[in-house]
Amino acid sequence: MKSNKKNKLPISHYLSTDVVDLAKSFLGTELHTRYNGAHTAGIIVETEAYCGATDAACHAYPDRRTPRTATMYKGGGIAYVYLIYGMYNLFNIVTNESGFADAVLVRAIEPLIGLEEMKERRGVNKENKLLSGGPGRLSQALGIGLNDDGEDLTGDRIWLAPGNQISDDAIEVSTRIGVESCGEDALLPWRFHIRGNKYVSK
DNA sequence: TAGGTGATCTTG
DNA sequence: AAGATCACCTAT
Repeated sequence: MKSNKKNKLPISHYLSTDVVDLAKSFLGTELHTRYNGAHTAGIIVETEAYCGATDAACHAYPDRRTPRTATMYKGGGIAYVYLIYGMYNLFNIVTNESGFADAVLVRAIEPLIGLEEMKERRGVNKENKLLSGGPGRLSQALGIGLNDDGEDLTGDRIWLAPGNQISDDAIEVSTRIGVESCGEDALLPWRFHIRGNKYVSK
């Protein structure tokens, strides 16, 4: 299959300084992977914004530079993938210019391409949220692993493609999941999902 | 609802 | 060097 750059979001799309607005705008966008010829993809239906400079829930707050967070400080348009609870790889989209540690966590996708491959990777046989709803689940379904940390999102392993624009009245806004220990920043309305979509994690 | 799992970061 | 923590998921 020929690579088709025209259908990939350009780097410029990731460089906005407003990670919250970007997180919302990624709803409806397609997330693709291709490993060893296996092409899988889904529509992003749930995201969360993380902002290194001001947000206590972000791994890079407050301007914390460690081996792990180094990826987030690079320029937007690459993947930030990390291991959580010893078992799950969480996939994030790095945004903003180099030097700013902003990222969007992708929390759920609606399967689009390669459903049999995704089911096999997940060890399930139904098309419901157990297949790709939840950040650990979607990474497993798409085959995303720690080797993808820092991967260029305009390349041929992982990429985003424009999908349907989601209108504001179809988007639900809420607080982020699993950040209760982060004080008042846990209350920020930085989680976005497509209302009523059956793959949304909660 | 409880427990698994291991890298990461702090020294609680 | 050791221990707490962790942007979660699965099976009871």
